[in-house]
Amino acid sequence: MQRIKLADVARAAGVHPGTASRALNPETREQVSPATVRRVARAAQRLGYVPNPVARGLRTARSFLIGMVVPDVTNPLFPPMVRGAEKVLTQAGYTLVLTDTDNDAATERRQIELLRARGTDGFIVATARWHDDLLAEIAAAGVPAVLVNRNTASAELPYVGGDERTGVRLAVDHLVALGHRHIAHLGGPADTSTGRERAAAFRQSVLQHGLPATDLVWACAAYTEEAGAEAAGRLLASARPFTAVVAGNDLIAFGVLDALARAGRSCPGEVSLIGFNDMPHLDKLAPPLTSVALPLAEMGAQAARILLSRVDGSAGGPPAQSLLGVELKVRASTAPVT
Amino acid sequence: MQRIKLADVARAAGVHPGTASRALNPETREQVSPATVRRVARAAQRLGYVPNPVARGLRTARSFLIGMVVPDVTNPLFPPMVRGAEKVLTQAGYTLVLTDTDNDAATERRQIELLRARGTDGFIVATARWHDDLLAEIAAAGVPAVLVNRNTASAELPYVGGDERTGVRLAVDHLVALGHRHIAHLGGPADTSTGRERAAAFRQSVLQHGLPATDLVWACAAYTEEAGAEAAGRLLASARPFTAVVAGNDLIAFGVLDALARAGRSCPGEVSLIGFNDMPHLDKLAPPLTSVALPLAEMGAQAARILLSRVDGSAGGPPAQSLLGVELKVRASTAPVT
DNA sequence: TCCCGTACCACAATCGATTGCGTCATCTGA
DNA sequence: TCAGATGACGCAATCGATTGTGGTACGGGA
Repeated sequence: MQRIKLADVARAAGVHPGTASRALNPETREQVSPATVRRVARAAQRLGYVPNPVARGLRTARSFLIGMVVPDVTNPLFPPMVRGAEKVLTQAGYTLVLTDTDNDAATERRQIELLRARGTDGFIVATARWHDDLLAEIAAAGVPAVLVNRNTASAELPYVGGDERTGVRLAVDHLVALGHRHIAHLGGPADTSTGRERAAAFRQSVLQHGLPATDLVWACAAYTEEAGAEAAGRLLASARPFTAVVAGNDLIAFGVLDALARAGRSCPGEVSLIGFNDMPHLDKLAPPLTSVALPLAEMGAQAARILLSRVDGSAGGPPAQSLLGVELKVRASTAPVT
Repeated sequence: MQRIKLADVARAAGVHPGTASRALNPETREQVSPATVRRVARAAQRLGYVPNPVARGLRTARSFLIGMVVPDVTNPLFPPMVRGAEKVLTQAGYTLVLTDTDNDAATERRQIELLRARGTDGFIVATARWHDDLLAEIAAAGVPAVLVNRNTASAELPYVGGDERTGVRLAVDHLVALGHRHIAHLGGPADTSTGRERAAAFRQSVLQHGLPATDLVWACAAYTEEAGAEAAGRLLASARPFTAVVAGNDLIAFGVLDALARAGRSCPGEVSLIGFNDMPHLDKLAPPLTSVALPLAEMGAQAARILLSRVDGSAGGPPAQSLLGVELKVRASTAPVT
């Protein structure tokens, strides 16, 4: 069972392979007479010709592959984004290549080099750090790329994320409405845009409500349960009074729950808690966690759309920043201050 | 910033490209003098040479792409397997292409056809149904493929999974040790090997303990919370007495929790519950869910290793079935019968 | 000294499709 | 009737790496 190649089709149609190539390619079809086009098309049909993307890619330097770079697929934040992106990409005839950097810069660089060597047409990157050399290089090299979820300081690349500031404001407003006046923020690492953005938004929201100035903003070392527990432990040890915590994300919130339990403080009885990202199944927790929901799938899809418009050259110009709407899911981890 | 090609390395080392190719390839290195190998290797290193897999693939008729097919990336069961597989594959110079079938047979077929046209060297498939035409075709066509997590009836392809039977036995043993004698099983769909296997193992375990014959085995329509709730609702409505449930997986267990709560039955007070897969963060639930843990990452890695050994032809022979060890994570959703 | 085997490497074909360029035939208009 | 324009297609180079074949230099044995 031999694979049919273009030369076979050409021979069957009685034309030169070059002509057959033009006849089969919609872009160049006009250079061939309609009659010949028909003959070639029919021969291709009859022989069951399937073009070889490898050979085509070698010549055209395009692979129809899009790389998506995430720090850790097992973090429930990313799979919905992957799905959203994949849907758009396959629709457009592209194939998504997922790569997991394990939160490691060296791995990330290696993986991206590998994919570039393979001729990947563009990247969707969810691993951006606030100062990111690798991404600066990519931007400088003119490789089509779109950031999702996390941005960089330089804003050289298009970015798709959630409206972090509004999310934080919704959280703070909700807590204030419940009577809280001593609200802490255990945010994400300062080398991520989300960590910085949410912390800044938190400070601003708190000030707007005229609450006591904020010596209650701490950055966790990572977006993990452990880092959250550690930071919450330090907050508790500091003996500063607080009745509510806005966590940098849900995993950090998990850590806060642990630390509160260990310290014998009840949630939401003594401390209200709000997470970020609205991971699945938060409603099953004890207590069900109030959280800010981001439109993850839509973020992935939007990033893919923007990337494609850059890949096929139809969109140039300065990189756009697009912020999608968020929503506060109120559950039982927040309660009126007693 | 032009890409370095083999010819550049050859020129820098003062040899012919063909020689450079042989020097860089471990298979053919012996045909080149050690001194030359060193010169070429050093030049390649210095110039930062990265071979072009597309060109190589054109000549060798290999793409170095491996497709991994999962029903739904957002199901926490799959990301760890993806990670495990990816690690092994990139190590071996392959690139993983992830594709999400959305639990839809038509989508699955389309995606796989697409990847085959692209020259994908093999597949890791986690979507197998018990009777699966598509996989039968693949096996017949001789496309290298490995099943993971779910098997087919025909067993034509290598399979890597958890030791389901032992997992179920551990669960039942645990419940029996707590004094339960009326144990129900709300299993997965019968068109999946996991659903069938776990149900069969459940029946066997129950019989071995001499418990009353089991009219308490029900198959849910899907591995979802909704299907679990629905099945649990029917079980409750049937008024059959039971004090414990072994769920087909954790999502089904979630549904059971919902149904119990709606029916005013407490867990673990009145009904003990055990899940399957040990999703992350089950310890944060109310109540923390006892569950059977599968070595997901290792399953993915093992599947990748088996696939690679088939792709490079070093392993032929009949398809092997490999069952990895499982573990029962005991938490608070199981309690002595009162 | 001559011959032959061996080791090492260069040359060029090859994988399959794309594409710039050249050629031929046909058509148009003067 | 002929120059020039136009359309349709063939030719061959090209993408970058791999690999079968052939050639050269060196060594050892007679």
